[in-house]
Amino acid sequence: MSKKLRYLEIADVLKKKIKQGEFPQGQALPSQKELSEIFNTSVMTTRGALAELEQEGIITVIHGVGTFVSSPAIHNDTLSLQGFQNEMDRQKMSITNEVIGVKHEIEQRELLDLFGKRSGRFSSLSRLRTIDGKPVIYQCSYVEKQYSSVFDEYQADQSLYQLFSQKTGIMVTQGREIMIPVILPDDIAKTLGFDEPCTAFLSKRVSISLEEKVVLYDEAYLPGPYVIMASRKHGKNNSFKYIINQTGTIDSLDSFNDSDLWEDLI
Amino acid sequence: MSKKLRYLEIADVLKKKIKQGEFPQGQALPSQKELSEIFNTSVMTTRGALAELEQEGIITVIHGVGTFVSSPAIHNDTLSLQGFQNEMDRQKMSITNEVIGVKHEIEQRELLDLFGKRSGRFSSLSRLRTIDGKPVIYQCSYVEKQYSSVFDEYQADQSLYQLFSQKTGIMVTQGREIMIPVILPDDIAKTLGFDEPCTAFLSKRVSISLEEKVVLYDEAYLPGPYVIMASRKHGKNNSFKYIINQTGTIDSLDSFNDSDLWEDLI
DNA sequence: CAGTGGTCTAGACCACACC
DNA sequence: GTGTGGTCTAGACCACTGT
Repeated sequence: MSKKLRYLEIADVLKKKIKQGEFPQGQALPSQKELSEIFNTSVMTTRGALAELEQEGIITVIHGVGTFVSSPAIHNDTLSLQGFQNEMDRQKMSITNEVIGVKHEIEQRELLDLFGKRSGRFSSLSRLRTIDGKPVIYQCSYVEKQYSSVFDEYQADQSLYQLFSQKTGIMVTQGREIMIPVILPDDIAKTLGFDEPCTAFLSKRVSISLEEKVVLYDEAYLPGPYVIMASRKHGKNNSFKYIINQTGTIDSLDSFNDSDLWEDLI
Repeated sequence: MSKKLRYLEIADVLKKKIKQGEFPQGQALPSQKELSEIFNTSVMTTRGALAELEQEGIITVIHGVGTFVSSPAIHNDTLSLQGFQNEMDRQKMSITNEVIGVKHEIEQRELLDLFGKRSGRFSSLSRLRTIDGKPVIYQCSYVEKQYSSVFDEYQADQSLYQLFSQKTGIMVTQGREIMIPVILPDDIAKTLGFDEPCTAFLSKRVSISLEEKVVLYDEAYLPGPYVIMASRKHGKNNSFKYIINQTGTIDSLDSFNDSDLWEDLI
């Protein structure tokens, strides 16, 4: 682990300390000056180490205030209520989050593979997201049995990521997702109130902890008329998200011109 | 423009010089030491300026070699042959790129809006991408009339981005894209050889130059069974791309585990 | 080898947030 | 104000690339 580069060494040490819970989530780290004294190095080098951790989403540095262990990485959730909520506020729509059901003791081979386990059972939480009263998104989340209490305690309109992180102390720092264009399955279409066949994104996502373990799996159906994906690349900056398509027509390309939509993602 | 921050000032100056063509594409900039003398500043500050430009994709810095004005930002093209080709190599598939047709003197209101023009005409280039002999992706690109020669000179299996950049000297540094799940339209389906209705991504993308002008517009249909989108978020790193789904079944989640798929994106 | 970029020092000073 | 992070210096030295 200990490279020859001082700032990476320091970053590794800090990362380990955070993993081991020496600095709880939301807690301030020692100041850059103090850290420099502790590690017997210069401020510039300490800053290099902190920059590494910030890049990985482990800490958040705020000018004039301090350096903090990151709160649950909601920004890793492309489908986050957070993101949607902000979008909604901007567009003056209201979003709600309704629990359909919780299942326990699920046995499924594919889940075992995804979570990298050889045996075990899972719990699921099905939710419906409504926009201006209309059900729009169906989402089902899975965790290992040992964390099932999180689903039991889950309340509508909460951030599942945040709750999971609070209850388990696990920091989610990575997410991977695949998106597939599909026709809404009959049962989902019925739940969402679609009478006719409807295209949708099927999103499958795994969330990965600081320890590199898969801790959460989500599947979501996002009907095409109401949700589109938008991405932006600017040099090495690279972002994408789901956005609500108010008009419901695929020809609305407003998102290209409405730079406001992107502000919070750069 | 000139902030109080030295490194941003320097970055602005360098950016302007590159815009004005003082350093042609692919050309080496003066060394960090030389730049530090020119701007009468320290190496650390010069490096700060260069880091800014690198972040924006304007320059490429190579350890032990030098600092270069970036070649056409192919990496901005999510659908780039480049990317696909690498993928293909890895999966031992062959991809080809066939020109269907070129149109000139196109008049279309939506294009005017996209390019931010009040009047003007456009040219289009339709292409088909085949994988292992099977047509898979339909793509149509548009440029303003003044650049129509690029389409005329375009040869199969070339990178359109690269050619455009070479011919016009315009550097593409930004791209925005929206993706919509659709049913393949009849004519496209016929072209691609699909008999039954088929879900697909409809991708609409604008490419933006260093001068913040829209210079290229692309529409592509990517049938669901063969192409899926995959994204990865790791802290502030954020990437996504289209990948070929060999199996053609939506239940193949191999991409989650196959970290190789992501190597070139981090 | 020479020339490039990358790291690091030991400070100084500036900008920002909070009391 | 005090305390935080952010920038900057004027070098030294290390690591990498190509001849």
